[in-house]
Amino acid sequence: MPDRPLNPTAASLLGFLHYGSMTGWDLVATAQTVIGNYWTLTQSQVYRELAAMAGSGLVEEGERGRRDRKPYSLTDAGRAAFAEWVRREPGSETIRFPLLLTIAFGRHLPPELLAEIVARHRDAHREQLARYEQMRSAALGAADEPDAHGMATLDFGLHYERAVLDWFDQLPVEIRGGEPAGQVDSA
Amino acid sequence: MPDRPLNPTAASLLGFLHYGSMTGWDLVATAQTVIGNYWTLTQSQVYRELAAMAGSGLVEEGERGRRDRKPYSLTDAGRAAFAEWVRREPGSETIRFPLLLTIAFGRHLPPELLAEIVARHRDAHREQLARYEQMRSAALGAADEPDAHGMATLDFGLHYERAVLDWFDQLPVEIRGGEPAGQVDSA
DNA sequence: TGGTACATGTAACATGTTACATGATTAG
DNA sequence: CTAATCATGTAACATGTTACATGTACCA
Repeated sequence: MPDRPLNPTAASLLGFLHYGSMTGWDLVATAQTVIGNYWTLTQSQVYRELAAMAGSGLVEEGERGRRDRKPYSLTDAGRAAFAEWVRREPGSETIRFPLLLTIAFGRHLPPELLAEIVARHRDAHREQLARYEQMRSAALGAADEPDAHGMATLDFGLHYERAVLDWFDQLPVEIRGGEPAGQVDSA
Repeated sequence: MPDRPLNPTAASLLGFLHYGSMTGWDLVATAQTVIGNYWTLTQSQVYRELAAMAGSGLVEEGERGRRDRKPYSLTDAGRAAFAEWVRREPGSETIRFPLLLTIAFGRHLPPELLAEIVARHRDAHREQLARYEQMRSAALGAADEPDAHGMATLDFGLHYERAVLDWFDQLPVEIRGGEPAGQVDSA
């Protein structure tokens, strides 16, 4: 019955539908907040996957609601396909990090420009770390018993961002550049 | 002249061609060893990009060599396109980590199975860390003055893998599972 | 009543993946 | 002479991205 093994994006949608029927719009929002830190997906993709899964019987369209909302719900086949998917051996992660390409080809750049770029990215990661830390406090504060699975994936983000910052901070001067003049630390 | 802005994969090929003319085959090998840890590409893709870039004048085909080898070399346009590309602001990284999806949906799995999967992935990361450490010693031992850019990207891999292992080690028992019976640490 | 957020969807294309077909050269 | 490796390439399809078109409902 399953045309082809589910892809992780489609499978995730099925996963979210276990909480109840949802529209494409809701699924995009849910996915971006829940798994968005380590799995990207776009609106287009969600609508496409939903249409495809409706075609192969993994989900069912409900009646249109308020603003033309079109809720989808799991079918038994969808539940089964998800159960099978979640048991499979997950593939290994892919990381595509354009900044590392820029650094790898850094000899073709004026050092100051490379240093600027690196500094900007470092800042972005500092901000991301702050966001994760805030999410973590929020999660711990909100529920009396925080969800272990959600916490584990969030902790991955924290470990990752801390590692990235450590890495930025140990880059040699050739790459990080020196202090940007007027902006010196108290040390 | 540049049809569309270069994609990072194509740009990397141009980057490698700065060292001299190379065939698709060579480029695949070079790319996989030099940037393969944070940028994936396949053979098919390389041949496709080369053909496209030959069409738009960024590279030039040379004469067929020994085993029908078809060397490509940079043109001035290619050099210019690369120079422009490398100066651009690199996009932020994308990480797609299927294991985290499995954990996020872990409530749908028997805990022992989840623990097994997690353990297998932890092992794989331990091995990857070992490989990186070996590469690092090799790089430091080989040249009297190791390349700062190559070392920086390698160090990213080291930081990343260490962080991932730390993360694995602090996962709660619900996810990591208990000790696998006969396999207890001396502590 | 007009702007913003909600909501679905299509189109077009870029990129990534897998599998296969073909042949040359080399090493044993 | 035969298996392994080198080397190019195509085909087919899956997935990802961007841009756009359309209309609804809420709220200030």
